Amino acid sequence: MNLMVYNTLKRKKEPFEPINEGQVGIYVCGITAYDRCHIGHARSAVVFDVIVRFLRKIGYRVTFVRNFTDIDDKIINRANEEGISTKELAEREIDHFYQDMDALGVLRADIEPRATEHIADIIALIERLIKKGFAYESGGDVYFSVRKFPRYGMLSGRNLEELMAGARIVPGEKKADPLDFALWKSAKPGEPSWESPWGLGRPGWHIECSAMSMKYLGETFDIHGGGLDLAFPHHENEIAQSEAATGKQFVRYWVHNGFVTIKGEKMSKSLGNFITIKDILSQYHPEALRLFLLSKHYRSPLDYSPESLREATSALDRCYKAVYEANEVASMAIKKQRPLPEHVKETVAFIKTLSEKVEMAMADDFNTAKALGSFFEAVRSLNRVVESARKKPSALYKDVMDECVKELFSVSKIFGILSQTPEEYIAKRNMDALSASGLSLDELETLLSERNEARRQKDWKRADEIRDSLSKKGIILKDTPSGTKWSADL
RNA sequence: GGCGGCGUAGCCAAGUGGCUAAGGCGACGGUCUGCAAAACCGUUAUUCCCCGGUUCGAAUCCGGGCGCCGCCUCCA
Repeated sequence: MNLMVYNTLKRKKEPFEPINEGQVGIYVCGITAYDRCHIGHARSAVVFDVIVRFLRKIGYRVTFVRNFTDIDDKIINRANEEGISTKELAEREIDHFYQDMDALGVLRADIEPRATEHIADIIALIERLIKKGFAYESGGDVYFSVRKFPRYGMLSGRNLEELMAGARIVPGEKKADPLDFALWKSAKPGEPSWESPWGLGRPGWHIECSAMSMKYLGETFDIHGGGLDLAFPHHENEIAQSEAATGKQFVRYWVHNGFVTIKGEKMSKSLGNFITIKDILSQYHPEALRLFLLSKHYRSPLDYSPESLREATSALDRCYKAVYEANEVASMAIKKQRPLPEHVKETVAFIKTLSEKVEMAMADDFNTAKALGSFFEAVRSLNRVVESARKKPSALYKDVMDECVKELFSVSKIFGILSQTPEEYIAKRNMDALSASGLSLDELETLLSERNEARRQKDWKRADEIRDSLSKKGIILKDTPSGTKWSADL
């Protein structure tokens, strides 16, 4: 398979060739643990989750590293506001992160290093930079000399003159040059700090990612990911620090996901226009959120609206219902071995090409939107087969259904959807609807039997009255040959 | 101001030189049904922001407009 990956460094798609055949090392910048995660964090997490799932699916042995920044200005400020320690705050927010990610079905990374547990590695890297003349100590701080690294700006497409124009000299900083950035910050009174050759202090934000990524993946590794907003200055600084220290290329492929916007504007903490993952999940199924996040190419902006989540929910419902119906057909006790019609055989053959199509789409710079298109085509095809099976039953449908469902599940694992059985999914949706309706199961069943009695007597007025009143409460009735079924207003 | 991206149906969204412009949501008509619902079938972009150009051929390449967004400061 020819995997093509858009590399921010080259500004184009290029063939993916890992350093070691069959193996991929990938590092993704995780969160700064000081607050609840919002949909933007969910996008980054889900995008790289799917990338990792896909790489594994096509046979790569992947080492996935995602860090936690657990010491930083924002953490210190927030901890002070709340009157708790930075450690307590970080622990709490990391717990929240795991709650959100577990709910979203985002797999754990293989290694999840924290900055505060890698102080020695960070100090060693800074010392290496000082020794090579790329960094200098100044009043307890250590800074990186940007001008000593001529390739600075290679990732973000900037040059030093442009950067100088925008650079500000902040009073109180001890930099020799406004372009320089901090590797180590001396401790202010009351701040958490660690011993270092330059006195008590703490690491700057950028250096931790260089130290931790190289520790676990080597001095040159395959993929480094993160949100597009990290490209400058964070990733630019990582390149400078790492390559200055090692003299080697740091990362081969830089992969950046686009933002989640809301009413066309970037969702961010600073604008205050964010919606937390927790809030979304209190209203929508986690897989609906995944579907929404994967509905557009990962590099493009993605606009959030409640409507978009409702659409994703409808689409997800359709997938689960299709599998549910297929399972039901497969479990029907049919003796007759009526041969399957030609068009059914063709449709089944079509469904079986799904994996291949999805893998092709994903191999083209992880085109989840295209891949999902194929997935939905297969869902419709499956429904078509179910329709045929219901019209002219045959025992031969059982194996066919099982094969089709297996194909769908195999692909849905890449997206991280359909992780529940359709029975679980539908039961949960129904129970949610029931509790929202304010009725007990007994009350509902009483109404249903009353309606069935009315229908038996062809009292359509009464029957429709009951159906309408339930519909207003979010419960939909379906009169099927095997009796009346109720379900959530899916 | 510098750098980068985007503009495809009612909405969301693939497609970057040539098969009928994927797919989702919605809407409408049909099959089914007592009527519905679900599902299926059909319809919903002769055309891809506008104007020029290149080409046998362009949504796709080039030039020029218009509009929107992001980065340049912490941000996934």
